[in-house]
Amino acid sequence: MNIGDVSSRSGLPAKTIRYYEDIGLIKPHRSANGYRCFAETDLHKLAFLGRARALGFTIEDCRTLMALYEDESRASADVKQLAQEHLAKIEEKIADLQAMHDTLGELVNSCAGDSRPDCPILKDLSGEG
Amino acid sequence: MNIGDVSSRSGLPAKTIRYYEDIGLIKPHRSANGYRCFAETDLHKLAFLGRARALGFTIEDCRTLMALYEDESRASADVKQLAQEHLAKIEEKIADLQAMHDTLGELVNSCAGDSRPDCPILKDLSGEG
DNA sequence: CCTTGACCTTCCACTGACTGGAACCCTCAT
DNA sequence: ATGAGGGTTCCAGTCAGTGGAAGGTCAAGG
Repeated sequence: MNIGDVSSRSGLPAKTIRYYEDIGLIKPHRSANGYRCFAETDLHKLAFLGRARALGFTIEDCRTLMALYEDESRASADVKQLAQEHLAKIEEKIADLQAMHDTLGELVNSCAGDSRPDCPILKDLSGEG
Repeated sequence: MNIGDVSSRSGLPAKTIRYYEDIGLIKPHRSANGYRCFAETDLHKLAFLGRARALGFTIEDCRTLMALYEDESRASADVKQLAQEHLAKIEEKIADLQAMHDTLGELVNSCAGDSRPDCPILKDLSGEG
């Protein structure tokens, strides 16, 4: 398979696939003309990477997850720990965003949003209040 | 005031303050020795920027917000619109993270996390299931 | 007078995870 | 032969800073 085929079958942009090769996540063979030549296992890895990235794992996490996936003697505890740590980071981010959302939501609600200059949002940002 | 003073009074790292000057958000004067020389208005602007950034506004949004703040004839509707658009982006991010959280949470719960290799997390990522 | 330490300066490189674009090569159909 | 539609490499840019090197400035202490 050429890169266009794996791109459409994995859903990942060709640029991203080249980048993943660059950082050593996949190692496709090369045809005589220099084109990347992907096997089914490469496609499988790319799909794995796509799903892991969609769950928000970092590239380095993905590298670890792939290594665990390929290690038949892994302990599921190692996978679970990685996932739990990632889950905790997601929770932290949600909490941060939720705090922003609550504060900003209140400010937006208290702003008339008309043609006059008085604005509680700017008032808050400027430190008055 | 020197940069160290505004840094401790605004809570922003000196590096960040220099960066904000670099991109034109503030324009402190210089002393004879070449040191930046900050007025109270600069400190005020930096505090404004710090609060806007803490609410997740981008640097470009901050630039716009500062311009609106300094424009006595602004319409609060313009401020409100910017804030609402930002609020919508925050909501989108929260929804994305929440979806990740739910999926990953289920996977984590279904994983034994022991010394055996069987792992529903990896199974899901690999596309089996 | 010299030195030490805490400041300050500029400039360059790096972060994460790609993305855009230029310049060029390969293959097949017309 | 030419054009379209693949592919290749390499460089630069994104966002909002952060880290560090190399060096200038200033006040206090020996």
